[in-house]
Amino acid sequence: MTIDVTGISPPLRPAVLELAAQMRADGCQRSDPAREIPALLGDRWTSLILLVLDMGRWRHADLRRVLGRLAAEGRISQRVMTEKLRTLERNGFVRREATADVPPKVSYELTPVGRSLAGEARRLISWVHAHRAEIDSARTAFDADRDLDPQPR
Amino acid sequence: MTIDVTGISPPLRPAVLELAAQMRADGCQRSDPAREIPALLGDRWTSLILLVLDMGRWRHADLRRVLGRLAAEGRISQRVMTEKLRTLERNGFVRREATADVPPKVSYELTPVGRSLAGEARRLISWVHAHRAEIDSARTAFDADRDLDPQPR
DNA sequence: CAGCATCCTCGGCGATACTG
DNA sequence: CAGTATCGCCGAGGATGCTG
Repeated sequence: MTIDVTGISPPLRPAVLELAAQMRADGCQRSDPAREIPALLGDRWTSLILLVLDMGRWRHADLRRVLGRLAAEGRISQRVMTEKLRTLERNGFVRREATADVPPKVSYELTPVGRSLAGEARRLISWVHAHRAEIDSARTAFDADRDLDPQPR
Repeated sequence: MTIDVTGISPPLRPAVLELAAQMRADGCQRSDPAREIPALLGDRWTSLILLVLDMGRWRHADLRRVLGRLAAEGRISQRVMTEKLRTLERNGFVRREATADVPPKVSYELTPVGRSLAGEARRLISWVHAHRAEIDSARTAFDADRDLDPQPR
């Protein structure tokens, strides 16, 4: 990841290079960090799935029901449920067990890495919790300003 | 957030209630955790913007150029750049400064909360780095299995 | 019961052009 | 230089129906 600094004002170039070095140290050779987070936890259901599975082993149908109950709105569709769990399994975060008979019995549980990722998700959620009041007041202040203050930006 | 446990197998009900209590303790009264992460860091550019702004104050045009250089592919469109920064500003993560003249000079820097969130983003990226090898080998193992093993799931 | 194929909707994002 | 409006694309995800 060698960064092209042409077109960037010379005083900023060291900062850019340092940033690139830092990102490289963080393991971003192959894709930018902007993609890491969305790719793992950035979708609608994955973080909630991790939190639920962190409680133990779940049967498919029960998991689906619980996700629907815990979500603020909406249920997870059957198609997406399978898709998300398949991705988690492929990444090594979830272990899937199934019987070959009809009807099949499918259950899921986290692997150690999966539990570790669930911890990260929980940490991020706690961060939001810890800063919720601050964020909310920033929002209302911002919106109030925009209302009384119709100057161009 | 009182959870409806009807339809959930009785042995699992305590787990569901505990989970709900835990989520409540994490501050999820109003929206499910599945939304917190996507809402803040789940999009294509926000985490990268935070990382870059964490290096100091940036002029709009420079920031845009740097984002384009650091991203694995593609540049951020002018429209989205303004939109993302506006959201960050509204949440209280970014302070924007602008002159009223033409052409305007606009610059951005993180607030203390913003720096804190940038730290969280960096932490998550490091997590991915630390587990990259493990994740990669899980993926190749999974894909290999699927190829040789065309049984129904 | 769970996987899969199909169809559809909606939102995120890029591109472009115009304005102050 | 930066903001905004408009347009169009594409992918995430919901709904439905069939199958083992």
